[in-house]
Amino acid sequence: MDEITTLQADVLRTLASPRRLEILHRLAAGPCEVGRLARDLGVSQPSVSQHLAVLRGTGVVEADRDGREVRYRLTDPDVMVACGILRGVLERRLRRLADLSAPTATGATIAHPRPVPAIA
Amino acid sequence: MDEITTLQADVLRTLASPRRLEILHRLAAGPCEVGRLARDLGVSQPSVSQHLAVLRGTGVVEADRDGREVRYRLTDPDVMVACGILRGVLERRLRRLADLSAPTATGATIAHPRPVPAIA
DNA sequence: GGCACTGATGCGCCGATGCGCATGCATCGA
DNA sequence: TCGATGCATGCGCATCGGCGCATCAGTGCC
Repeated sequence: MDEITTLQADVLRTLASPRRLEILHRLAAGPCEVGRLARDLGVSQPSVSQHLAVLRGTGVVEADRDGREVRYRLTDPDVMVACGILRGVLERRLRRLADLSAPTATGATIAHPRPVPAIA
Repeated sequence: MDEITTLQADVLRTLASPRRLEILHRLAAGPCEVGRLARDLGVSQPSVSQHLAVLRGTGVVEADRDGREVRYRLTDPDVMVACGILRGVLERRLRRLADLSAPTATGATIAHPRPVPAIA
C-alpha cells in the first residue's frame, strides 16, 4: 500500500464531516478564531476545538496565537479547490436528478438521491 | 446545515479509505470486474465487494453486469481530478519536508510527517 | 436439471469516532 | 496576585466502520 495513499485517506477522513466542511468553508473566507467559529456555526466551543485539532493533525489548517485568542487558517487553498470540484460533481448530479424528476412526477425530491439501484 | 454539505461529507467518507482509493485508482485506468480487482490488489473478494458497494452507494462508481462478471467503472472522472489535486498537495508537502530535513540530518524521513506541533 | 463460477450479503468482533460535559491551561487586565 | 476570558483536553457513552468468515444469489455451460 502506497504511503501517500494512506496519507491521502487520512486527510480525506478529516474532511469527511459536515461540521468540519462548514469550518473549512468559513476559513476559506479568511482566518478566524475559535470562539467566533463556534458562535457563527452554532456549535459548542469544545466541539469546534476538537474538530480543529483533527484538521490540524493532518495539516489542513494551521493556528497562530494572538493574545488570548487562537486564529486558525487554511494551510493550502488547493484543498478547498479539490473540495470545490467535488461539490461541483454533486451539484451536477442533483441538477440532473431534478431535471429527470421534474417533468414526470411532481413529488418532492428524494432526500438521499440514489436509493442504490440494483446492479442490472 | 446545507444538504449538499452533508452529501459532500458522505462522498468524502467513502473516499477516506486506502483500500477504496486503491480501487478507484485502478478504476481510473479503465473499467474492471470484481475478481480481477481482488486479485490485483491482493484483497479478499468479499472485502472488495463491500468497498465497491460503499462506493456505489454514494454514486462514485457504477456497475454493469457482463455475463457472470460485474464490471465497475468510475461514474464521474472529476472525482479523481479532485483526488489528484489533493494528492498534489500532499506530494508538495512531503517534498518540502524532505528538503527541510535532507540538508541537515541524514536520518530517515518521518513516517507521519507532522507530529502535530504545539500551537505557539 | 445439475454444477461450477462470480459476486453479494449477513454476522460477530474490535478499534475508532463524535458528542456532551467538566476540567485544566494559558493569557490579559486590575 | 487574583479573577476573567479563550482555548484545549480528558472521560464516558453511544455509534459506526472494517475485517474475516461463512453463506446466499445470479449466470453460463454441460
